[in-house]
Amino acid sequence: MATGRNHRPATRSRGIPEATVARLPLYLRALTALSERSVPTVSSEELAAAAGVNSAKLRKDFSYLGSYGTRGVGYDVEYLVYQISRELGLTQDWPVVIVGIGNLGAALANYGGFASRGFRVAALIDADPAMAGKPVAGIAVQHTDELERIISDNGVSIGVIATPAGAAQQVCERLVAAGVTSILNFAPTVLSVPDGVDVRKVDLSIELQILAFHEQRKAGEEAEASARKGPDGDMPAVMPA
Amino acid sequence: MATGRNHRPATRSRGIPEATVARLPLYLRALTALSERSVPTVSSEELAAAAGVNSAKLRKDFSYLGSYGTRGVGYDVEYLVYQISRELGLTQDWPVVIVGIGNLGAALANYGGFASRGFRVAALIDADPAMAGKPVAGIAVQHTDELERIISDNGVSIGVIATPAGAAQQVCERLVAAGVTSILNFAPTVLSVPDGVDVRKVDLSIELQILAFHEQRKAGEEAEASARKGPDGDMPAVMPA
DNA sequence: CCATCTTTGTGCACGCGTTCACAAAGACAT
DNA sequence: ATGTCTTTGTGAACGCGTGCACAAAGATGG
Ligand SMILES: NC(=O)c1ccc[n+]([C@@H]2O[C@H](COP(=O)([O-])OP(=O)(O)OC[C@H]3O[C@@H](n4cnc5c(N)ncnc54)[C@H](O)[C@@H]3O)[C@@H](O)[C@H]2O)c1
Ligand SMILES: NC(=O)c1ccc[n+]([C@@H]2O[C@H](COP(=O)([O-])OP(=O)(O)OC[C@H]3O[C@@H](n4cnc5c(N)ncnc54)[C@H](O)[C@@H]3O)[C@@H](O)[C@H]2O)c1
Repeated sequence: MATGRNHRPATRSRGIPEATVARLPLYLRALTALSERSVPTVSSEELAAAAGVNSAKLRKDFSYLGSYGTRGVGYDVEYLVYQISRELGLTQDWPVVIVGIGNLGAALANYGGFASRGFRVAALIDADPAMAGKPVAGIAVQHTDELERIISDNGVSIGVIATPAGAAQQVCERLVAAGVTSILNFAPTVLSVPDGVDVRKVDLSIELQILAFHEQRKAGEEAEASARKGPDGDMPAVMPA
Repeated sequence: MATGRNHRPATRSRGIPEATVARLPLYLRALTALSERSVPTVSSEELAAAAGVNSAKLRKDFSYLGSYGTRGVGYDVEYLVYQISRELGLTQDWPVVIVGIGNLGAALANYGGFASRGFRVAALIDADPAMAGKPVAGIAVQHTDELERIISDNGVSIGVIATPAGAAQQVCERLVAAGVTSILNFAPTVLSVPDGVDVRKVDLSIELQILAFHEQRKAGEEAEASARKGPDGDMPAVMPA
């Protein structure tokens, strides 16, 4: 059993830096919006503003894909949408299974943003026998017993875990054993996976704690600025026995 | 109106690198689990394995907080839990509002992981008049008209946006104007906020697209390995007119 | 055809984050 | 007290990501 590697293979895939890959979906979203407004071309400056990034960074990102711009004009919106989609693998269909159809899993199943980008919910899976057969978002929930068959029959390579934390590792192992090689984990646990399997995590609690850290810092600075006297420094609190 | 800065102030807050701050919640979770099992001390090696990170990185992270370990023994679990909690600002209560009580917003409201770490759902807010007064997760949903009063009355500084993308920027502006300085955004949009406001985003669609990229790459490598003949190289596809 | 103007593509420098490797610190046994 | 053994804390090297700044490319107008 490999030790739980975080995510990010750190290997530069096909010469495209991981940081760039993470921004491509952002560019794609901005470009899709432009496309819907029938804007023919866009400059790196405009697109960068729409995506909320530095324009030099955006140009460098695109340079990894190839020279798709025209100097003095900008980028052809439609063409760029196609190129990024192709690079991200969105020109093909990705069947996805969601495991754990509770509050969150049901919300994910109902989420329209899935289908819009080539992702298709192939099955909803839950361990609760009472859930089996019940339709969620128009799809009948299937029991965990069927997991391996579902993965195999549908050629699923991407799985979403929305079970309680305690069940996540076990579910993960079954998914991987059945052939899944990419996992999006919503459960607050570190998943151990063999090499070759990618795991990305979404953790609400972590995000909030990061915000709280900065929030506290802001409050501290404010207090320091208003009451500019007797800063007691960094003395650590009492050390327990 | 400031241009939509992504997130991460890039400024090193109180000497603690942003990358370290992002890992502290991970360590805290692992430590809490150890604490519940009444484990008194833990070595950097063990804790690093539990958190899924390199042990040298973990030690360096902790060194930013101070010298809380004992050489030859390890770290006192309880003490470390306290120190990290304090550093993250989790020793105080953070009232949070959730705006947009649809599929996702309701799931978030029902999520137990909120309260467990000092975050308290102070109010649920939705624009739909039909939702007003309805209880979700034991809390009555309030109408958007009340937003400013709710923020002010409860001293809320952290807001969660779970509205459709089209409404997110407007909701964001109202939150900020009312005094919110940290925002967790689930809507797939780039939010523009003034300096001093932190935004973090959770985007399911982006995570899936990143997974799809690597998945495609794996499939490509596999095909290349099996059929080792006539690699047509990196010739770009047909250029549209 | 030439001049001008816009915008791309990228060389380069810098800073942050990661990891190795090891000296110093302390526990523990004798 | 002394020696051994474990584990921390950190100096140093390295690699990745970011952003500046500019030359080259091409459009556009005369
Ligand atoms: N609800 C949220 O907003 C939210 C936010 C962040 C993280 N999370 C995390 O997401 C996960 C799900 O949250 P939730 O609120 O939907 O919980 P939930 O209890 O509502 O749903 C969990 C579902 O998983 C099913 N399940 C349990 N064990 C299973 C197994 N072995 N195989 C398949 N299915 C199994 C249960 O039957 C249940 O339907 C939890 O780990 C939670 O911490 C939730
Ligand atoms: N459901 C998911 O799993 C999921 C996943 C990722 C991202 N998202 C994003 O999260 C957001 C919410 O998703 P959802 O599935 O819950 O959508 P939803 O349509 O079920 O819920 C949206 C809610 O927001 C309310 N609303 C609309 N405008 C508002 C305003 N101006 N002020 C306050 N409330 C307002 C609506 O009344 C509705 O109750 C969307 O932006 C979606 O793209 C959802």
